[in-house]
Amino acid sequence: MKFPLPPVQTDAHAERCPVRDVLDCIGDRWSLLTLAALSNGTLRFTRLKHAIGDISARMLAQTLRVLERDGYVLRQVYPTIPPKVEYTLTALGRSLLVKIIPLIEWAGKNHPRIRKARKTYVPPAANPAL
Amino acid sequence: MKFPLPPVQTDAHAERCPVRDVLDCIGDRWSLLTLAALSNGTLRFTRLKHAIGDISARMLAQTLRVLERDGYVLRQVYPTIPPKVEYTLTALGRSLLVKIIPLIEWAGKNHPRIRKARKTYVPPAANPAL
DNA sequence: CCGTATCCTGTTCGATACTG
DNA sequence: CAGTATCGAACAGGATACGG
Repeated sequence: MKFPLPPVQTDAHAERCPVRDVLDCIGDRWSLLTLAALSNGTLRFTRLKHAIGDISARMLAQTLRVLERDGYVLRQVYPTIPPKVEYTLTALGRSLLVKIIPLIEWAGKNHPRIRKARKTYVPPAANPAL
Repeated sequence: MKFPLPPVQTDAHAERCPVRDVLDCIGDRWSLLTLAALSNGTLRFTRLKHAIGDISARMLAQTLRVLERDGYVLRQVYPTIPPKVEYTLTALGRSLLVKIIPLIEWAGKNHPRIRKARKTYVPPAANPAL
């Protein structure tokens, strides 16, 4: 692997702030989307890639390694030709997803509000008060 | 600002995938932690910085601009000397936080499991099956 | 099919110094 | 106090080519 898995925090630091330790790993660009794509069941690599849409093979592989390492995803290899690799959420992964789904639903519902806020936003630099 | 706000997706793209549009903005390294730090009420810049702990002033300012732009956080300036700036969650920000708190609690509870998974993980490259 | 190796570009972000 | 400007290192991540 020339994309070494992202370094994990030291034990001491992670112990003091578990949230940070977890969010550092799954709070990146692809992890949540990958977990969500696996929510409907087992998927093979290419299917998973298409389900996410615009992820590159490189990033998908890397993301899956981390999710696998942390115990969210199970990787099952069938040494056939051509090879077949299946990815499935573990119990841990599903329990995490349960907490994430409300967030995704919230995003869908409140998106218009956010778009509107963006349109009316004036950056502080343009504000004569400061 | 020499750290221009992260570009927002085109209208067409954001329309098709609101989740991505939202997660691209709040799924970064600091946004969730910043929102969480504001959950107990209004905070001034320096207090907020200390509450988060290891964020730099640069990143805190940048993160707050995005949160402000998207309508999660209200920025209130008191043109006194020395200046005083207060940050408060908006109703939108609080409603988002409600969805995030379970995630944070989950992280705290399941952290040991994750740590354990990491210790026993063997990367695929070392696996002779592939 | 399921990746990895290499290359390369843009972005991120901390450190430092500075200002009203 | 509440930031901004600038620099530079590290990282993210796409494109491409290739391999079992």
